[in-house]
Amino acid sequence: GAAAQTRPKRRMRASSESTATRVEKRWTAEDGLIWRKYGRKEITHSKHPRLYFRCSYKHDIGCPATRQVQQSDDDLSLYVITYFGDHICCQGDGAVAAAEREEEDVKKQPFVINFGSATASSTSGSPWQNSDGGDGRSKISRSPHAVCLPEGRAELGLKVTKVETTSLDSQPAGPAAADLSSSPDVSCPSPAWDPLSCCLEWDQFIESSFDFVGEFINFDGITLYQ
DNA sequence: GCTATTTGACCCCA
DNA sequence: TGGGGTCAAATAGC
Repeated sequence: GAAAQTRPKRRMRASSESTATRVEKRWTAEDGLIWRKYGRKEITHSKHPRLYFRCSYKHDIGCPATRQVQQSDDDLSLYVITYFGDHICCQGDGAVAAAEREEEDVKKQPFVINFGSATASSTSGSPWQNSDGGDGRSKISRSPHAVCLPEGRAELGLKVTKVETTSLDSQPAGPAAADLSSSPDVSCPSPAWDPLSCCLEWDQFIESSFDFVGEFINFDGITLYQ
């Protein structure tokens, strides 16, 4: 309609990124990060639609991270998740930038998940420590917190069957692939974990997450983001 | 009333 | 030209 007249001529495409991280998970698409669903697409030659998520902080700090979730045709309990971009909202500088941009007291800085560095935004003590404020976010009132994980330990209550770091330029995901089928099978911790919806009640997440401290799947040797 | 989700349309790229 | 990725209005839920 008329809205088309105001749309920009160009759009960013995640596929233009040089690398992507492919993860196959069972049962749920949840990974502890705060994603916002922005699209759904029926894919040719696929029985199931592909869902598109972007970081909930995209509009706050311009975090470019996106992911695609698609249910496997062969194994209905398997979800293929491909991550694009890097979470600047979770990195040290990104967290600082976020705090600055929001002009919030640094003490109210939200807990953010760290997908690639242990130097993230935890302001004190344990990376699991929650901030008391809780209302530090204005736009994401229902999801005021994420969690900060140690490097390479980003899976929560999931059985991860495979993680691949893929260079879209040339490599179809070969040497970097790692079979993690021997990882602990910590199945869906609660009904709050809903496949594809990527919605998680924070209270239940707290309970579940702390149950798994020390039980996270070890991704040592796997580079989730290059 | 605010925020997230849904879904059709638009646009880019092979 | 068609498939796939993203936008944004409409809608639903809290």
